[in-house]
Amino acid sequence: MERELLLLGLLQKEEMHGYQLHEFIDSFMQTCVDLKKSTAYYLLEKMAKEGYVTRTEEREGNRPPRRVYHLTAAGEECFLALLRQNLASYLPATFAGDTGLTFLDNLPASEAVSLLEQRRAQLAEAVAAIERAPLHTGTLQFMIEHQQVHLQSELAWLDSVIARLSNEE
Amino acid sequence: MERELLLLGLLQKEEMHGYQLHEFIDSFMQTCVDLKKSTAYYLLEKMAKEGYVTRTEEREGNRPPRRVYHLTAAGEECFLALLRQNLASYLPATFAGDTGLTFLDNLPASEAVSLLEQRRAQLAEAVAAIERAPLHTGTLQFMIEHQQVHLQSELAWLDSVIARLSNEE
DNA sequence: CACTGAATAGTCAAATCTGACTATTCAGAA
DNA sequence: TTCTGAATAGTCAGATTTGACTATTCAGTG
Repeated sequence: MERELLLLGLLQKEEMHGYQLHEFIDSFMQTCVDLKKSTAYYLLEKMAKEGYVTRTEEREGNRPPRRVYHLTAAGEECFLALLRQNLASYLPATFAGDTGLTFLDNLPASEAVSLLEQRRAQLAEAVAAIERAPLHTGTLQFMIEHQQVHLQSELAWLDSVIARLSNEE
Repeated sequence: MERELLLLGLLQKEEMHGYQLHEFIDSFMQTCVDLKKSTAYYLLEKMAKEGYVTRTEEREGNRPPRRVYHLTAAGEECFLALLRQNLASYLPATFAGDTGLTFLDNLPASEAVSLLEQRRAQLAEAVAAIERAPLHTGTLQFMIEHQQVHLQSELAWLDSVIARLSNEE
């Protein structure tokens, strides 16, 4: 549901064509949501069928025609309903990385530690990247702040795991 | 990839039939991974085709026949490769709940706060549930501990968001 | 005994998602 | 001017995931 919410929300601010939506998501929200281009088109198509958005063909100069998506009244209503539903519920996140930890004892502790140190390096890079993120105005800031809090908590925890495994050796 | 890793890892400890796998995941790992029954069967089938597991039909007494899945040597190898890959990489989590926060300003602050308080209640329940989780032995403990750390960090952050929104009113 | 509900064990069509691919326009380099 | 690479704008077949559905066995109840 939250991908639809995202698309509707962006269209609600201003009408956009597919590429614009995709660019926005990729450049401002890449750390927080994962929405592929083809998925975006698929969802826009679906929501067009459901009457939440309409498409108009436009061409500017000689460029290939663009399909500009507009929110309809029904889409606006749907947006608000999804928004309320999203805000009111806690959707647990799952962590792909936890599966590996479950089978840690199938490797020698020293190897496990060195693998987890590679993981740590990537996580540290993600922390650094989010710290570098320009201060965004408005509510986008919440998302970034959440990501910061989360990544820092992840890093501290991973460090404690590595420390314990190192002691066991 | 991590769903395959999980299934291979469980089979590596002991051969199992589909239902057993599903039960184990549902009862011990429900907070950390999300693997539906039908997905598990699909993946087992696929891995059978790839030669990582074999199926044998068994029947005990008069019960309907069971398909017991065994890990092959190739499966063992694949398991270790996936395990190393999983441990060595940080896979970022995405938070569906962040999308709603991005569009917070489309609702009156007071409504937003009351919706987020519902979210908070669910999150608090998740925290309580994970605290109640029996101490697991071995490496399953890491997953549970991670979930605890994560949920507590989530709760603290959500509280700070709610507090700030309440002050704005 | 006949019936019911829970545990057991899956199947399948439909919904969803993705990677790989195709095209056009344009600015600048050769 | 021709070529190249980046930006623009999508399409589509195939992979993945899921919800809803089907069956059998068994323990206990009336």
